[in-house]
Amino acid sequence: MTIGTAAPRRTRIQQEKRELILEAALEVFSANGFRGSTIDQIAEAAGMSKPNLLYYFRRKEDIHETLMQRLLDTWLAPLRELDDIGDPLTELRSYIRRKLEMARDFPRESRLFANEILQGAPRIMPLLAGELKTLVDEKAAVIKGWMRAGKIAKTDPWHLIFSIWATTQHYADFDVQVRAVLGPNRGGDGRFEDAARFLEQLFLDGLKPKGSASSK
Amino acid sequence: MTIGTAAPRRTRIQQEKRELILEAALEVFSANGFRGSTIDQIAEAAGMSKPNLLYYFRRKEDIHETLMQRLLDTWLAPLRELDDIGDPLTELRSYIRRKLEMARDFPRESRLFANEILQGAPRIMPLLAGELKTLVDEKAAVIKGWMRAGKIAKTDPWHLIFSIWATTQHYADFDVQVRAVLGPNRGGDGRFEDAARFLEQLFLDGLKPKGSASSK
DNA sequence: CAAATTTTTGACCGATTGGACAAACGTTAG
DNA sequence: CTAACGTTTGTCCAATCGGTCAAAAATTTG
Repeated sequence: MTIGTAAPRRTRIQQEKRELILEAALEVFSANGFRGSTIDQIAEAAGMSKPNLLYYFRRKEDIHETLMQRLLDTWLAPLRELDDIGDPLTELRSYIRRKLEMARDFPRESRLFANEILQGAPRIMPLLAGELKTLVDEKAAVIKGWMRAGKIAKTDPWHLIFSIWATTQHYADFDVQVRAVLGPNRGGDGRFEDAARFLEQLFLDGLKPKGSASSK
Repeated sequence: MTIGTAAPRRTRIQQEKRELILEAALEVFSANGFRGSTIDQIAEAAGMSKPNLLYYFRRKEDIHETLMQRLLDTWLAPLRELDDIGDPLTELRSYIRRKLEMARDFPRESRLFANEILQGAPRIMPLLAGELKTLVDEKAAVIKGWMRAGKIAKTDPWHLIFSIWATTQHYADFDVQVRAVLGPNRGGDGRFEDAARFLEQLFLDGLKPKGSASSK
């Protein structure tokens, strides 16, 4: 992809230790934010001393940057899979489901991004205006095609994507609030199934009563 | 309300300076989070020296705590206004509109809360499980009544509220991302009107095409 | 005016931070 | 064994942090 960034040669130990550090850093950064996290915390979570950690990543920012670059790919994978083949409504429904599953299975990754964006995305702004915008514009065009073909209701594709991001990631980023409000009973493990059912209904039929609801 | 917390007597200057500090702190905290903000930053934003600021608020946490208590009332005002009188669909639509207006007009307040929740809400957890849960449960009961009466579609009221929070606050909390993706043209001042139109359609009719769409 | 009180500030402190560095340790190859 | 190389750590440092304190400055009170 990027030219000029020669991939450095690494020993087997370096590979493993770097992975260990990144895993620990994900845990710490996602819980405390970048400035709220210390190298010592990450080192302890990785089971090594601070100077040893700094032997593998020379600066705190390097860890964060590496994490972000890797995560962006994982995070956008569901959107990349949104394809023009297949039934549009089914395609959107499975996109929503997959995003919700990611919020459930990778909440740390979600919070890491949320933290970064919340504080103005100082470290990944170029990625947002570049890679991300390109991808979204591309998928928005696909969705627009579906609308023109009368397969789904006509509306703003960009804001549609935003609303899917917002509603699904909410269950990762605002997890403590969701659980506090739902209480011990409804806030247990079943909350993601409840959310999935609700979101499917919301995005397909909205809130209007009866009318000519569920087809097929 | 709370007994035992005697309201301290304050001079006119103390009132004004405390307001000045809280305004500055809102700016700084919302942009950098609690741990990412320094007393010096807040003091400079308030136009005073650090010791002078600490004369009005003895600890950094006191500023944050005072901010949070005040903001929670403002922030939940739209939900409090959700009433059983009037047409349910109209009531919900105006709630969504008001929440979106708050995201537009008070983005710093939104980000302040988002920052706090993201990091596990260590300082306001009691408020979430107490005051907030009570309010949401109460309004969920109102919405449930509408569903039983066939006024709106049957679905989960709690997750409905979550989805309204998520979609509207997204435009404050993830503002930089929204603007980066929409670009200079669509990301300008008109983005909130676009969002309002989209959200109204989403929550009322969903994405299913044609069918028996907009009534009235 | 002068005394009392409130407000403001410069200087300072201990703790924590990100990071540097040389020495020690471990491993492998000859 | 020993030289070379990769890995690990104890120690240290300058910068920054939240917060203290005494004294100066401003304001209010009599």
